Amino acid sequence: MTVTTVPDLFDDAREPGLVALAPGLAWLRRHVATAPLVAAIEQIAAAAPWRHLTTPFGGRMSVAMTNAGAVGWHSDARGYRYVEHDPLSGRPWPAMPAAFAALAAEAAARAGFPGFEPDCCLVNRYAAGAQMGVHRDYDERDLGQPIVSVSIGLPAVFLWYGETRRGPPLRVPVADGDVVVFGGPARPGYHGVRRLALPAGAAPDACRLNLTFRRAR
DNA sequence: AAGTGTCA
DNA sequence: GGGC
Repeated sequence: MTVTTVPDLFDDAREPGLVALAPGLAWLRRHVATAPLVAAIEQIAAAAPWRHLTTPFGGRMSVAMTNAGAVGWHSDARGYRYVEHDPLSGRPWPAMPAAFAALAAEAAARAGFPGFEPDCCLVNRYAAGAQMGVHRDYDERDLGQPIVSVSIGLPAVFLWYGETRRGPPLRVPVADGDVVVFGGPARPGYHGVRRLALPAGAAPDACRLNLTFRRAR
């Protein structure tokens, strides 16, 4: 018996390459080597620790977050916004590693959005059971700038709803080294991440890391 | 509601 | 349910 978990479109998901999923939405499979990224993320988290943010209506996000760059994304009872200082410490966020900015610019250009200069790298950590509810990235000043999302570690299913949050979404099986870029007509699209499953044989504390690059200001 | 829990 |  075969359990099909993804559409036939994604049967060749292990092969590197670019897939145009929708206008402005690109999936760059196995695009980056992630080991150096993990080391840099550990340095970022040493300066700005992982935290589970609170949503404006009191919910607790299951994804642990931190940031690097001139501004960082933050949420609490006051709402969603970008802040120049880590609310936990009052200090500026760790600088964005030059290699991060270069990677984001290269991936954006590959997807058709040249000249991308992110000022924020939101770092997400998904432990088993963590998920990201359906939302859109709408706190940035210039929605003409794309979003670049880099997957590291455990595989996950990225959900693309598009213009409305009514389903069914496109289910994109993102793996270690995959990059998803959304810009242009896809930039306001609703999206999310399915509850992270722990693969058989994985360590109980295994996780998925995600880098989301934005131009917030 | 970038929340979770429950029911149909 | 909890940070400002």
